[in-house]
Amino acid sequence: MNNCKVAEVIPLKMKLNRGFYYIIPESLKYRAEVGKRVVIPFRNSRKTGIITDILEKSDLGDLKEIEEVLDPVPVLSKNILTLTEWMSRNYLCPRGLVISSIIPYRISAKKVSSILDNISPGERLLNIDDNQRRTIERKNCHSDTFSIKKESLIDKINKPILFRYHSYRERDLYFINLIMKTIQKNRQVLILIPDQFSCIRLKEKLTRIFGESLAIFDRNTTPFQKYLRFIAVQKEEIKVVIGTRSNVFLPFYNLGLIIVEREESTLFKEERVPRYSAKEVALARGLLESSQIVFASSSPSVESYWNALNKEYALKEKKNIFYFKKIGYPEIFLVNLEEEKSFQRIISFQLQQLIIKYLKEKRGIILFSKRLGFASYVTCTNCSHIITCPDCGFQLSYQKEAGKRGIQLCNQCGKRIQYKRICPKCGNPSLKPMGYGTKFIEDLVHQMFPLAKTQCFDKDATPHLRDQTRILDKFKKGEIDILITTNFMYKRIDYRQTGLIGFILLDHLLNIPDYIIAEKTFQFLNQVILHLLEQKNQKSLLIQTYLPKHHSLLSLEETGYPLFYEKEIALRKELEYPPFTEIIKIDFIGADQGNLRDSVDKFKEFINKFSITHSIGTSIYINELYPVKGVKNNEITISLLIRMKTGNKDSFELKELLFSYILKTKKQRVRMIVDVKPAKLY
DNA sequence: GCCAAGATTTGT
DNA sequence: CAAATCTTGGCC
Repeated sequence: MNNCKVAEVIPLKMKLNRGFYYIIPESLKYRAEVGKRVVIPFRNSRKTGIITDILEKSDLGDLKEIEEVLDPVPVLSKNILTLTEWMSRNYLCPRGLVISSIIPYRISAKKVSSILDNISPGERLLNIDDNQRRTIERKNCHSDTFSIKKESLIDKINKPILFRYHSYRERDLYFINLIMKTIQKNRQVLILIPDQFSCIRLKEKLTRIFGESLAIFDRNTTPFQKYLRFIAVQKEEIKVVIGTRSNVFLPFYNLGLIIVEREESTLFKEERVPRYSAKEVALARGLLESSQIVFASSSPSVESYWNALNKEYALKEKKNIFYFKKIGYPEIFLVNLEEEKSFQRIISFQLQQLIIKYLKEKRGIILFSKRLGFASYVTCTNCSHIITCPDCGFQLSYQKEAGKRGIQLCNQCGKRIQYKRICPKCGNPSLKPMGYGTKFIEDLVHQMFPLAKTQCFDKDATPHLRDQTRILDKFKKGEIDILITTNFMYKRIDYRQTGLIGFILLDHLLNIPDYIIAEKTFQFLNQVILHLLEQKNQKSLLIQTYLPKHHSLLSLEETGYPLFYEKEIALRKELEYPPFTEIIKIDFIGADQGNLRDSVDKFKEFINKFSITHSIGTSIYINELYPVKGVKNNEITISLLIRMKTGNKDSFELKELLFSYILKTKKQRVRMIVDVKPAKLY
């Protein structure tokens, strides 16, 4: 008994941030390995845990024994286990939960063994023999070198690259070149993309070049396939992987290159626990695996560009002013609706003229209208009263998220109130959100151009994927002249036939009271332009707005990104937003208002105490958002935004303290949701 | 996260 | 004063 080794095991699916020690019994001596799941006695019951470390012996007496080893091969490599440690600290999430969430595809242990049994010996898919794997493990560094590695970032070759491209052609050439080089060095490649619809042509191109050694993880991949590929990645049979954020945890043992394509996308942020950013995790993983990291985008996030200008990343970009002329930049029209006001036009004269022009040329026209369930104002159909903000008198807009009740939002001061149908003026239940939805626009366009074939394309009009594909196909073939759609469908459209893209009104987007919105709007428009660039003919982009001076719109001209960046970064600095501060959002949720208030105040006090003892009151800001009523059980959410100056030692210390506060604070009636660097604030 | 033991509130 | 509810700490 005394010469038995001891394993550190973290129980899964528990809010625990540390491991517990168990004796590895003689019978499991060879099968117990770091990264495998085991069954352990925990309290009075049995739990599944994962081995995170194996020690020769332990000072602790009276240890229990591991009962069973579940996995034939480790499900998490040592590097990934190290990664979970970093994630836990960075995202203030207990390590037990981090690990549970990234165990691949929730493969149950039973399933694994049944797969094992069913695979013919000839395939030998799972039988990496132990020696083979040990050499692989040895090649990789261990956790203690993590901090040292970070230092070597200064080393130029390993510096992450920020690649800003101006056309898909330029992007593809660069990617393929990099991938080839990496494969020649006999190392693996991971390409992270924001979503399923993105990069269809990139996928096609890479499939043609890399064939069998390329794996695309998408919606069509079955769990069984995923598991086989998981093993194939482990065995280095698969050289190149394309997939969305969760693939950053695949068991590469020889990862030479990580590309994060469209790095600005907020889809890299996981919205469930642990609320990680695959972009940041990719960076950390790259350091652990000594891989080259490439962040690629046509309009990078302000944060990444700032990092590049501050030499954290190596910047690779073409000076684009002349470049665009060569590839045929679209004409851009900004229509100031203020000047159109007296005509009460929804479709401006200029837009009308352009539609006529492109109809004549038989080129496709796309009109973008407001997002579903999102109206510019709320009015009473009985007495025409328009709802305004009780705090500042500004007209309230209407917003609705799927499954939630509608809210009214003040675009001026950010106040939010629940949407009700009763009019406060006349008392009738006649309040209605108003604005211009796709259907409304379609009717209007039809009246103006009765001979043109028009079609609505959004989730409301065509809920079924099959119909959507049919419509897109018709548009591609030129059987539809004018497609009326929402901002959020743009990724799926084939723009090769398109001559004109018009935005009915962009202001609802620009008016969302979130610091990130200017960046998002600019990136969205830039993406649309990039799609238009795919074809050679002349094309136009028209935007109707009351805010023609907004820097997101002005920067669309050929000076492009650098101009936008310059204006935006100045604003961020002035208002103390990222990258100058790091935001941590904490939601307090509870039904009992007094209890909730108590928790929030205690928490605030905790932060204030820290600020005073460290006399850094000026570098921490706490904003309390207006309480929001939830859908179920009358629960109320109070959100706190904590902004900490970046690069400050105290900020780091505060984060550690916050973590321990969150771990030990448990109030029966109040839940806390912690989101480090949230994708959106409201 | 979960459970049990101790602390506190609630009910008749 | 017991029962019901909440809080706290430890889990190997």
